Amino acid sequence: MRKTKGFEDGKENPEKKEASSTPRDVFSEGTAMIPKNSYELRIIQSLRRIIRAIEIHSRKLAQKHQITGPQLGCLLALLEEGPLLGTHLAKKVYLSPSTVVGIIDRLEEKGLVARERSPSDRRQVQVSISEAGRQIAANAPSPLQDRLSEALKNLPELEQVSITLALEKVVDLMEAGRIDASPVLETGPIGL
Amino acid sequence: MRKTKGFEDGKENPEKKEASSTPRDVFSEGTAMIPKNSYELRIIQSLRRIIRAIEIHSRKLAQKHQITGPQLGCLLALLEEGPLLGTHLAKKVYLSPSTVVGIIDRLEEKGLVARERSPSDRRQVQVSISEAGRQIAANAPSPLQDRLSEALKNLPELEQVSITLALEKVVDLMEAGRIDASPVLETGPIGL
DNA sequence: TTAGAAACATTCGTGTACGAATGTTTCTAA
DNA sequence: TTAGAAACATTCGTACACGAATGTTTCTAA
Repeated sequence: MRKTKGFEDGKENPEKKEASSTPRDVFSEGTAMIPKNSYELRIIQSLRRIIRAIEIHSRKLAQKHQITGPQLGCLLALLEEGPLLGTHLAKKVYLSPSTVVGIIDRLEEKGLVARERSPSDRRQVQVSISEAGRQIAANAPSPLQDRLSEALKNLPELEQVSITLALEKVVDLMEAGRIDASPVLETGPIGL
Repeated sequence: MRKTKGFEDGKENPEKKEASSTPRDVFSEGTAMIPKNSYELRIIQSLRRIIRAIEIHSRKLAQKHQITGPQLGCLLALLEEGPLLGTHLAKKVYLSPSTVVGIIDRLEEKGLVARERSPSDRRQVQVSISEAGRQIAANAPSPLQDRLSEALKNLPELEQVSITLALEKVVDLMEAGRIDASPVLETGPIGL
C-alpha cells in the first residue's frame, strides 16, 4: 500500500461540519482543561506518553550500547535467573513467546546469548547468557531512563510507594479479565 | 535471519555457573520478594504489563470492531478536533509523524478518513474523518479496556486522582529531558 | 502400543513505532 | 531575486509485538 501517492486536491469529501476548517491552535488544553471523563482521558494520555518515552529511550540505548530495551530486559532476566526456556523467559519479561524468539535471534547474532536444545527433552531450548552478554548486562544502564531511575530514588519514599501502587492498581484493573502471561498470580483480587 | 534452524545439541558454550542447570520453579517472587531497588523494579514490570495489556486489548478491538487501538485513537482525535494536519494529529495522539502516516493509510483504505492536500499551502495534507469513520468512532468502546474504564469510574475519586497524578508524575520524570511531541508544554516544572 | 493431547519453539502475517533520509513547497534574508 | 532554511508528508530500514498456524517431541490414556 501507500503506493497511491497520486492524490491531488481531492474534492470528494463533504465532511467539514464542526471545527470550521481553520485549524486554529489545536493545542490549548494539554493536561489542564479536560472536557469529559477527565481522569480516564488523562490516564490514557499519560500511558501513551510513557510508552513513547520508553520507546525513545530504547532507541538511545541502541545507539549508545548496541542493545535495545527489550533485548536488555531479556539479558537481565537471564543474568539473574540463569539459563531459561523460551517460554519461561517470555513470562519473566511479560512478552509473548513469539516475540521473544525474535529478540533472542538478535541477541544470538550479537553473541550475547546462546541457544541449546535440551538433550533430555528435545522440545525445549535453553537460552543462556554468554560472557559478552554478561559484560553488557552489567554495564548497561537501567532499562528505564536514567533520569527517571535517578529521580525516583530521590523522591520521598511515600511518593515512590504511591507511584508503585498506582501502577500496580492499573495493572490489576487491566489484567482483571485474562492475560495468562502473569507468573503464578499471587496478587490477590485487587488488594491495594 | 532465523534461517539457521540447523542448530543441534550445541556444546560450544561453557556458561553455566550460577543457577545450577535445573530450571527449578523460576517464578517464586512475583510482586512480593523483590531483591534490590524494589520500587524501580516493580515500576518497570508494571509498565511492561500495562503496555502488554494495551496491546492485547488493541487486538481484541481489531477483531470485534475492525479497528485497532492506535487507529481508534486517531479517529477520536479527528472526531473532536475536526480536520487536522498529519503533524498536528501526531502531536495530539503522542505519536511520531512517520507512525501516523501508516495509521492514516490504513484508515483511509477502510474509508474512515480522507486526505486532502491543502490548496493554500501544498506542503500540507488535511486529514478528515468520514461519515463511516464518525459512526465507528461513536460506537467503538474506549481505547482503554472496558474493564479498566468501568472499574475506574467506580473507584473512589481519591483513588482516581491518586492514579492520575502518579502516572503524570512518571510522565514528567520520563520526559524531563526532551520529547518534543508534547503539545505546548504547560505542565510546569513538575507540580504534583 | 498407539492415537491423540499437550508442551515447546518457531514461522507467518499484520500493525505499530521510531529516526533518518527524501522530495516538495514555502519562507526568508542577502 | 534567489539561495538556502524550514515546514511538511512520506519512504525506508529496523525492531517490537501479538495471535494463529506449523512442526517436533513427549506424554497419556484406551
